[in-house]
Amino acid sequence: MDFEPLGLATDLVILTVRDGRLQVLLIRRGIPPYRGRWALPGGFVRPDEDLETTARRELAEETGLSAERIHLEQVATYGAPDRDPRGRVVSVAYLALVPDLPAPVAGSDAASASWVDATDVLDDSGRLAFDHHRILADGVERARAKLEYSPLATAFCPAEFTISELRGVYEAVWGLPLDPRNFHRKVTKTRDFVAPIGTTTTRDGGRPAQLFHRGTATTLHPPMTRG
Amino acid sequence: MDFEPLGLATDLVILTVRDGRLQVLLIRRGIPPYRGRWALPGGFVRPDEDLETTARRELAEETGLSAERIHLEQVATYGAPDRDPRGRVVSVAYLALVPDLPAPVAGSDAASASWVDATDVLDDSGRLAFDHHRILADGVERARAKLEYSPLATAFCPAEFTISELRGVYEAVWGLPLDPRNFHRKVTKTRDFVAPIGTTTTRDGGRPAQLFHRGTATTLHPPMTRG
DNA sequence: GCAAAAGTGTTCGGGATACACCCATGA
DNA sequence: TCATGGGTGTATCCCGAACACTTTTGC
Repeated sequence: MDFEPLGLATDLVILTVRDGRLQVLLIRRGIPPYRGRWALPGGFVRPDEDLETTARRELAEETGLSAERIHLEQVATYGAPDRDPRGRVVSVAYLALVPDLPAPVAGSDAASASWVDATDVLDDSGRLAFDHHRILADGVERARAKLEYSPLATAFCPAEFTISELRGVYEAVWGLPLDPRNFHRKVTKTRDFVAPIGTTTTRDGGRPAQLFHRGTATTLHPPMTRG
Repeated sequence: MDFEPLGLATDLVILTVRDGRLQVLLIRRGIPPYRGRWALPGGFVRPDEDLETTARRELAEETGLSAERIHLEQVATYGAPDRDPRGRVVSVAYLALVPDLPAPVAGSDAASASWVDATDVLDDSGRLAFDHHRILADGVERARAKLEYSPLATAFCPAEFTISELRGVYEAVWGLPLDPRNFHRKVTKTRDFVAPIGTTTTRDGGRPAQLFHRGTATTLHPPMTRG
């Protein structure tokens, strides 16, 4: 068994939708390398820790959420020999989708964390440390793609939501407007995408809207379509 | 920097279509652990070697093909602490799609390698060593999904192929029959999926069929549909 | 009443499906 | 001539896009 010196880490692309825009949680690095630069939250995998366990632990540390109910999925692994100036570090990237947090971002480890518009970061390929721009791009692309054929958009919503709130998620992630009428019909007619609760709300203004919670579907038939 | 003792490997899901069926390249392990059991080909990442470089090297060793023109993509990374009895080994899985090889499988390292029906292996979850059953399942699922929205099926074909040979790929991977007439129209009308060469062949019998090579498309609009 | 958002009805066009039918070769 | 697969035409159906219109609240 040849165990070369090697670090194993996970990095997190934590996305949310706030103010109608797709945002990503970034931290400002307090220590070298890339001190003072923005980066994705992440950390090393502990011995005997599963990769997803590491990711959930990091997620809980950064967001303050008990991460059990948060959607988390592996995106890809990055292992270019020179991607970290400290030595060989291979990083497994995870994508997390969280609802708009009522509480502010919790302490994290002294480094400052904040929500940043994902499109702004993607437009500036030099803003992030390491190869995190690429990781973010891959994570966002994954999220955009999965909205089409999975009910994942509900992961951005609180437990109870209206159809137009769900539409707001699609519009924010895809960055384009959708027809409210056709969207409403499509969502409510797709089997097990959402389930009506029976109560209504007027928090979005106008006529009271029905409240829904997630359905039981894992894939959407037929899929939602982008433009 | 905490560099715990850790092995980093790549495992390959190498798929082809032979005799109208989806087949996977397996090796019989000559050394413990799991000696004598079937497994996916794979090996450790060398220092200063990129992950994909490792995968291409392994692919070349196992198939004898200069792996440059072979489709290769990362699928997922598997890192359960107990997945390898020798110690902590994290494996990055890659999916390779190769045409039906005219040459037999090259020597590989003394272990015997052979093509096996993928569905047979998937039906017997205890046949493969380590967590390779799961890795194979994920790889095959990726291949099935990508045939829908990418021109990847051509990766299973030689440089020049007929539409019905391409259809054979879809039928083998998806495991269901497709209407030859509608398939023909769909493929030839989808922009840049395939490009006619101008010559014909009668190798499939019947009326001579036009030969095509891959088009320039990276995604299919509209996608091919399953069932 | 008026604005605003929810929700329904309807029309139109394109793609999927099913299948009839003709074409070009080998045997 | 027949068998075999290649390829085209066409009718039907469903779904997505577009949009007119009605409903139900707050102000």
